[in-house]
Amino acid sequence: MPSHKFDRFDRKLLEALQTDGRVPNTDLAEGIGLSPSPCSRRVRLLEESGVIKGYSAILDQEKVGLGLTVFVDIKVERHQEKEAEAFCEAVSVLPEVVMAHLVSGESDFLLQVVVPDLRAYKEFLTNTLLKLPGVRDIRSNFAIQTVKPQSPLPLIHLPG
Amino acid sequence: MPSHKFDRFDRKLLEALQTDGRVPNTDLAEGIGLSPSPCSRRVRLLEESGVIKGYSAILDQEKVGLGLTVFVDIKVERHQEKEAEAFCEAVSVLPEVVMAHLVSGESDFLLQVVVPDLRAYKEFLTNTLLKLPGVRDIRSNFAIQTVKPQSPLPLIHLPG
DNA sequence: AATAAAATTAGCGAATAACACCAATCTTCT
DNA sequence: AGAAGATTGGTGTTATTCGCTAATTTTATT
Repeated sequence: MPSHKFDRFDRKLLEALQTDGRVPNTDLAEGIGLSPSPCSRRVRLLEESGVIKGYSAILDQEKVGLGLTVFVDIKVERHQEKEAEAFCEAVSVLPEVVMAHLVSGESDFLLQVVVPDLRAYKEFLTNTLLKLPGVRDIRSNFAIQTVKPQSPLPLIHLPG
Repeated sequence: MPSHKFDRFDRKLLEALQTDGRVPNTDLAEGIGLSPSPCSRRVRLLEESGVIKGYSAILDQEKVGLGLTVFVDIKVERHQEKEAEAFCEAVSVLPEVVMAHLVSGESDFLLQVVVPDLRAYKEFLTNTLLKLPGVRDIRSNFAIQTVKPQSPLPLIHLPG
């Protein structure tokens, strides 16, 4: 299923870049046991093929004033193609929604919502979420404690 | 609650670095309307104060062969301090668990698990999750479609 | 209370150092 | 023999540091 053949260098490289997306190419090369030129070529190829989608700064949620994370279960009206798509589109655009999936199980959609506090969530829920097209039921599960923050993907099955 | 006073420069800066964590300082500076030196100083301060926790490459989950995302609801035995901590510790260490929260609502914990396929999940569930200390009940919700991938934090309430 | 001096803060611009990138050639491993 | 890495050298870009200046706040003194 991987649309790319990876070897041990790619694997090490991707792991290193997930851990520190800003590591200089020279350091990265040394870290994975390669000289700078082929290392930088590999990175470029991985970027061009879309394996590396981009780079991002990881922020401390608390310290930027976003103290509340809510996992929102949403049930929608029996999905008609169009309605479902409209719902997805509407959800994708909301900045407070930092992740959204169509899921199996009790609910239809699972959203991860990040806001400053409970007051802000109340407002977001009533003014935005409840007004989304086709919503039938919403259940809010509040994050009480972060056991493990968003972490690198497990590249365990790759070679190397 | 923000442990830092942000102005409009910081806000623009954090937004830019969330969107492209590898943008050169000169470009970043121009983008936020500042000259390179104060821009790089601000970035450094934000890093040192922990507001910026780090940088990471964003990978294409499919293309690295991780086609399956599962949201796992876990109920545990009536938490004793020790047991709860043991559970959290055990969960944090698992590479397949890319996010974990203690939550309100039906279940106690919500885990985001990433694996290559259903076969791998079955193995992970039976060999690892079900053997975690104090687990009472596990419900697996499979991601059928990614509506919105993990996205930048909404810095809407910051000044500027 | 008002003014002046001092300290703090933050931005700018120039110089130096680090790094990335590219091309060409040589080497190694299969 | 071919594919991929190492090495070298040159070039342009980028980062970092320094001293300087402007604006604001604080403190001291009259």
